[in-house]
Amino acid sequence: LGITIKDVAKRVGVTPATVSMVINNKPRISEATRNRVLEAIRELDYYPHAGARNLVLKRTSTIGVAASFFTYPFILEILTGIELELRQTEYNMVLFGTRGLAKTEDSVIHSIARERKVDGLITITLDLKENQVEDFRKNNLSIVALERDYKGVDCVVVNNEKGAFDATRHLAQLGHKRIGLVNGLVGHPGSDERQRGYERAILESGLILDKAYWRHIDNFSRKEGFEAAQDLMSVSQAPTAIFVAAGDLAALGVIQALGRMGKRVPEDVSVVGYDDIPLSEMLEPGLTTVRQPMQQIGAQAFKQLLSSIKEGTNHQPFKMVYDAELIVRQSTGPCTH
Amino acid sequence: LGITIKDVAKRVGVTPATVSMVINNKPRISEATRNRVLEAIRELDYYPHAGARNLVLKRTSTIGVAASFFTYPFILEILTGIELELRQTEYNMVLFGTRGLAKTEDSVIHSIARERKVDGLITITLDLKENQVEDFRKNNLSIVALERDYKGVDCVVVNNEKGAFDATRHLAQLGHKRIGLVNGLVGHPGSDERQRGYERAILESGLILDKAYWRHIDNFSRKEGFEAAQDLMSVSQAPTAIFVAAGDLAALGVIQALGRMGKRVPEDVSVVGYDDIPLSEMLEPGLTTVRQPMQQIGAQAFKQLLSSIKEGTNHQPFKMVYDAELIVRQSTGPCTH
DNA sequence: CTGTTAGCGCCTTCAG
DNA sequence: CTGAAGGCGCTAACAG
Repeated sequence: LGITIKDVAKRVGVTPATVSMVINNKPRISEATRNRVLEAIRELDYYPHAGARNLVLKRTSTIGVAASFFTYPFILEILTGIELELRQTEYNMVLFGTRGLAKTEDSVIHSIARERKVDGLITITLDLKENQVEDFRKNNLSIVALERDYKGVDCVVVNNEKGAFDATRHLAQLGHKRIGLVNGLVGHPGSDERQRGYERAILESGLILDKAYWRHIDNFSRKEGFEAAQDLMSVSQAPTAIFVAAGDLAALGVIQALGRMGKRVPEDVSVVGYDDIPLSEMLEPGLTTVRQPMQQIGAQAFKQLLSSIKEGTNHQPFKMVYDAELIVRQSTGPCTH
Repeated sequence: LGITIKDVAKRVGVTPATVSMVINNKPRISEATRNRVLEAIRELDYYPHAGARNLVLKRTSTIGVAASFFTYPFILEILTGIELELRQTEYNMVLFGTRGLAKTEDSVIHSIARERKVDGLITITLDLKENQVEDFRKNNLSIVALERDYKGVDCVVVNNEKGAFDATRHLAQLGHKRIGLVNGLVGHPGSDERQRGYERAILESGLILDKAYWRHIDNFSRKEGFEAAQDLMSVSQAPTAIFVAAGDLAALGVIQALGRMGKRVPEDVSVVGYDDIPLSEMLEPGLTTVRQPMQQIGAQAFKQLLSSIKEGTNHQPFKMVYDAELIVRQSTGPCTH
C-alpha cells in the first residue's frame, strides 16, 4: 500500500539509484534499461513520494501566501494571479490567514520561517517586523512583500500616490470644490500614500485642504464606509464628491448611505472608489474607481519569488511598481451646485 | 544554517532520541534532562523540520481543497469555514484549482492521490469519477465531498430540493402565477435537485409547469444571469417572478437586466436568488435568497475529514445534510398583475 | 553505464 | 531513564 522506488527497482532488477536517475532524466542511462524502468513505473503506477524527495533536495516545492483575510476581493484577485503562474510550475501554495491579529501573525510568520514548510512566502498587505524579515533571511527563505515596501525585501507595489492623485483631480476637473476623503488609518503605508496624492491634487487644483472632509476607517468594509458617509454628509457645507480611497467595498457602503439619505449618485454626489474589484463594474451605477492590476501583481510576485528561490536570497532587492489606473464609470459626474 | 535535533542534543549532551522524546512529550524522561533540553531548544530557537517528521510519521499534516475556481463567493465562504477549524489544529491547507477543465481536473486529482502531498482532500462541487475515488481508497487517503453525494464517500450536502421548494412556494404565496426559473445545467446533481423542488412547489401551488419559463446556465455568472433574464422577459406572457436557482451572482445579473428593461424589483418582477453570498444583503434592494450555511459546511467537512484521517478510510460512509433556509429581503413582493 | 554507500532530519524499537 | 541502531523514500557522490 504505497509503492516506492524500491518496488520499481526490484521489479526491473536494478537499484533504486538507477530508477531515480530515470525519473530525473539524468543522462547516463542506456535506452534499454531506461525503457524497462519506464515500463515498470507504468505497470506499477508508481509516483515518487513528494515529501521524501523534498527532504533530500532541501526544498518543499511549496510557497506560502500570508494575508490577514482571504475573503476580501482585492486579496482574492491577487491570489488568482499567483495561482495562474503557479499552475505552470510544480509548486503548490498554502495559505496562512492571520485574521488581523498581531499575535497570530507573529507566531504564524515565525513558524513558517522555522518549520520550513515552504520555500518562500508572499505577504499581502502585512506589516512585517524587522526580526521577522531577519528570521527569513537567516533561514535562507525568500520573501516577496505585496503592497508594502520594506528595505532589503523584494516587493511589488502600486503607485498609490498617483492613483489617488488622478482620482481626486478627476473630481476637481468635474467642478467639485468640496471633495470628501474616506481613507484607511493614518500611519498605514498605503493609506498615507493615497492621502498625499489626494492632498496634492486638491492643492494643484486650487482648492483648499479641510480636515472636516476626511474620515479614516480600519477594515475597508462596506459597513464602515456606510457610517463614514453618514458622518461626512452631516457637516455643514457637505461635500459634493467623495473619494473612497479605502476600497470599493467601502465605496459601496458610501453609495448606499447616500441613497438612504435621499442623495442620488452621481447627480447629487459623485463617488470614486479604489481597487476595481469585480463587483465594481456590476453595480448600478458602475463605480468610477482606481484600478490596481491585481492579477498582474500576483503573477509578478510569484515570478519574482521563484527567481529569488532559485538564485538565493542574496540578491539586490527587487522592486516592481505598477501604475494604478483611473477607470471612469457612471458614479461620477459634473458638480451641480 | 538550519539547526537540527542533533544540534540540540549535542548542546545538552544527550542523543537525538532523547530530544525527540521531549519534543513529543513521551513520558520516560527525567524532569531534569527534560528541562535542560527545553532550555536548549529555546536558546537555539529550534523548530522540528516538518518535512522530516512527516516522512517518518507517514503523514503530511496537510489537507487539500479542490474546486474549479476559488473566486466564486460561495466557494470562498466554504473555504473560510474550513480555515476556521483548521486553525485550531496543526494542519495546513493547500488549494487545487481545476479551472473547470476536465483534463486538468483528472490529472490534478490523480497526482494528489499519488504523490501523497496531503493526508486528505475536500472537494467542492467537483464531479469525481469512479476510478478517482478508487485511487484515493487504494492509497488510504481520506476524502470528503461537498455538494455531491457519491456512494461510499463521506459527504456534506444541502437539502437543495427543499431550498428550491421553499423559494418557489414563497413566490407562489405572494400571488405569482408565472414563475421563471434560471437554473444550472440539466444533469448536474445540485441543479436537478433544485429543479425538482421548484417543480413540486409549482404543482402543489396549483400552478402549471411551463418550460418556456426555464433557462439553464453554465457558470453561475452574473453575465449569464443577465442574458437569461433578457431572454426570459421577451416571451409572451412574461413571468412576474424569477427564481434564480443558479446562485446570487446570476440573480444580480437578472436584476440588472430587469433594470435595463425598465422593470422595477420587486414592484414589477420579484427575484429570489440562491446561496446568500455576502453581497446579497449589501444590494439595494436586499436580495431574497436561499441561504446555504456555507461556513458550517466547510467546518463540518474539515472535522469529518480529520476523523476520517485518524480512524482510517474503512468506516461507514458519513453523510451530513444541512437544511437550506429562505431569507426574505426586499427583492420579492406581492404580484401586482 | 550501473551499483554501492551515505545521508537528508526525524522517530521508534530495543537494549542497557 | 537514556543511548544505539535502524529506517521512512529518495538522491548525490563515488566507485566499479
